[in-house]
Amino acid sequence: MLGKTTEYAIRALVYIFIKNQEGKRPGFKEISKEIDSPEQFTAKVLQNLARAELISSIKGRGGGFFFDQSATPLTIYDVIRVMEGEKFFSKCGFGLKRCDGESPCPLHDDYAVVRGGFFRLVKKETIQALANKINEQKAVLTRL
Amino acid sequence: MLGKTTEYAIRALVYIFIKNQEGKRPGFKEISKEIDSPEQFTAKVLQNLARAELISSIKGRGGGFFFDQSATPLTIYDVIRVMEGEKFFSKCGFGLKRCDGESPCPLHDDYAVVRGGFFRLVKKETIQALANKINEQKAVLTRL
DNA sequence: TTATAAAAAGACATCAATATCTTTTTATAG
DNA sequence: CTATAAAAAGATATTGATGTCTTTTTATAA
Repeated sequence: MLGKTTEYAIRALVYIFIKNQEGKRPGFKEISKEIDSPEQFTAKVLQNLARAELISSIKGRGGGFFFDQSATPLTIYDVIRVMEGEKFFSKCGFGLKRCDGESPCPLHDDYAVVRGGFFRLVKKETIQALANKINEQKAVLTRL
Repeated sequence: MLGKTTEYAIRALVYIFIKNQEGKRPGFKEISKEIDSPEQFTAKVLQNLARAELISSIKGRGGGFFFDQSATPLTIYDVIRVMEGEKFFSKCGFGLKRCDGESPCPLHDDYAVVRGGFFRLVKKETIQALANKINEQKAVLTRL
C-alpha cells in the first residue's frame, strides 16, 4: 500500500513527537535506530519532511528534529500527500489512465468505497494520536 | 495499490473471457493491443497466469489463451494472490515486521477495517462479473 | 514434410525505489 | 578561535519492477 519511504516517514514523525514531549530533539541516527530504518536513508526522508515544513530541524550541536509548538495535529493524509503525491488518492484500481463516473472501469464503484474508507482513515488519524497510543502502551512503534 | 503487472493481468483476463464468449482465443499481441499494455511484457504475464493455471494456452497456429469451460468464476482475489503473493493481504500498514492484535501498530485497528473492505471486494468480484459490466457497456476496459 | 503461426523461454535493458558513502554547511561548547 | 556535533547536500550503488529482444518449442495448415 504505502511505500517504505512513507512508512519510515510516519514512524519517524511519531517518534519525534514522543521525544519532543520529553523536551528532546532527536537526530536521525537515534531516530533510525528506534524505528528500525536505514540511517542515511532516514536522513533523506527527514530532509524531505523538513523541506515540506511538516517538521523543523536545527543543525549543529544540540540540533535535531522537532515539531513547532504552534503546529496543529498532523494528519497521516498530509504525510502521504507529501511523500507520495496527491495522485496517490485518485489512481484507478484497474490501471486506467482515466477513470471516473463518466467513463468508469469495471471496479470503479466498489473501489471508490474502499478508497473512501482509506481516505477517511488517513484524514482522521494524526501523528499525535498515534503517539498517544504508543504512550498509553496500546500499540508499539517497532517490532524487530 | 496493485502493481502494474497485476493490473495487466486483470485487464488481460477480462479481455480473454470476453473473446472466449465469442468463441475466440486471443493471442498476446491482440490482447496487449486491446488492453493497452506492453506486448512482450504482457506475454510474460500471460505465461505466469497459465503456469498458475488460471487460464490455459495452446501453442502454434490457431493457438491463444482461454478459460476452461468447466472453470468456476475467477475472483480478483485469486489473481492478486498469484501475482502479488498471499502476504499482500496481511502486510502491516505501518511497516512493522510483525503486527497483530497481540502487539499492534498504532494503525492496526483502523487499517484492519479498510483492509477488510478491500478483501471483501476482491473476494466478491470476479473476472466474469467485470466482463459482464463491459459487455453491458456499464464500464470500459481501456481508455487511452 | 515444410512453411507458418503462435506460445514459451532465456537473456538482457531500463527505470524508479531504496540505500549508502562522502563532503559541505551550520551551530554550539569550550 | 577551534574542535565538535549535527543536519544538508551531492554522488553513487543496489534492488526489484517493468519492459524488450532473440531463440526455441509446439501445433496446424497447406
